[in-house]
Amino acid sequence: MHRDDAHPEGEAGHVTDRDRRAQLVDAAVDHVAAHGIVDLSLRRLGAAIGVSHRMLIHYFGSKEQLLVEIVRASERRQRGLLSRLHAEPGLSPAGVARRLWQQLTDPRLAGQERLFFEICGHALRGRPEAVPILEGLVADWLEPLAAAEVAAGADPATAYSRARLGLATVRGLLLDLLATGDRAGVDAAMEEFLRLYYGPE
Amino acid sequence: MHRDDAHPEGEAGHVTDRDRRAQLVDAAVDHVAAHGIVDLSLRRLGAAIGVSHRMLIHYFGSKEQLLVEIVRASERRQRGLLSRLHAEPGLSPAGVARRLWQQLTDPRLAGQERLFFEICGHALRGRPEAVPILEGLVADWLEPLAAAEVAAGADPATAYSRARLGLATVRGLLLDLLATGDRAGVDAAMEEFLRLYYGPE
DNA sequence: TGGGTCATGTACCAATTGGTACACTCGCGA
DNA sequence: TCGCGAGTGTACCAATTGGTACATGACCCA
Repeated sequence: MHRDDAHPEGEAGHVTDRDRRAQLVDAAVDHVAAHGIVDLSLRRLGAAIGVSHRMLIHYFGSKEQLLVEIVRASERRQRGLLSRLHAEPGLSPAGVARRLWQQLTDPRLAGQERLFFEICGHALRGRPEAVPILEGLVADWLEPLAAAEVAAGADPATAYSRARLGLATVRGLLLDLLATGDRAGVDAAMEEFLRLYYGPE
Repeated sequence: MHRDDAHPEGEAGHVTDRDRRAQLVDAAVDHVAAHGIVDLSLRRLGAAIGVSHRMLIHYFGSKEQLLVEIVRASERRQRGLLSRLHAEPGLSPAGVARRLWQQLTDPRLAGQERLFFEICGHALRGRPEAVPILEGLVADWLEPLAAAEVAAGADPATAYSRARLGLATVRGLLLDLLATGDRAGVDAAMEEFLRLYYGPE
């Protein structure tokens, strides 16, 4: 009831709603990445992160709102991966792709990747808390990837198609990896893709 | 209530029971493909397909068992797609890929494809009813695809990697299509892939 | 005709869910 | 010192869940 984010003196040591909310949602994303979002209950989540379900309702208003925040935060984490990619200039497109693949397949991110596919499933079903990610699911990644293609001399007309293809392939192989755990096999397929995509070294 | 298609004078009563199960599970898959499997409840499912939740328990023992049957039936439908692919011999690998893509992106299958990703999400989370599909998720498709690669003269050493890559790309683009609905954009990316994969015509 | 099996519906149960009401504590300004 | 408002826990609520007990009714075999 008091989710007024308009707190001008928020940084004056006032550890208030916003900080607590952010902290809670962060813990919630961790928990959800580890245990799934499908059968999440406020009580179990609360018990796991050390608050009562009463407080979750208090801070987020409803489970629905909390889910929205969780999805947003998870999306923000994904985007963090993307921006870290930008932080390394002068990388060839192949280098960018390899780096993306490396980062995405880091076993420590497995939970988050699983959560990604889980949320996709919900969004595809029209669940209101997950639907917003559909907007940026492809578009947000297409921009930088296509830009990299163009910068590397790709035909502008096909840059978007190539970017889209690369993104889809990475995600498809990621799903394969999560499902089979066959790291070597999936890596080999990725190498095959890079060979086709950028030509043999 | 109404044992419409089952003829009592045929065989013994057991057949009726099996038929009824198959009929129920078929209707259940339809419903689940249309409305999602996440928040499925026996009561709602029963109301949708015209039986009481009591009967679902009676025929399947538990919700868990019913889910197992639903997942199996859904898997069987997917496999039907695969076998229809086999039914057309003499197709070039590019032709097979195109055909696969055509079939998968048929709008009438959208619900089933969504269900596929939904079940994947559950399986990735270790849900017991969905986990079994992880076995065949990649392997079952790899065999015929790799065989087609070899038959078309591909290097046997890379045939599996190429098959794996093709499968992943198709699935990634399918996810893209379901998420964005941008048929033209996704088709263009697919064409780009085919060009890379099989070379320009 | 009568007994018995089986399919089905009704009513119910305990557990869990999201959400609310109220009481309590604690820090801060007057 | 008081009081007041924010943060928190406890107890509770109605709704929904999967699952069960029992009655009913249709059908088959003798």
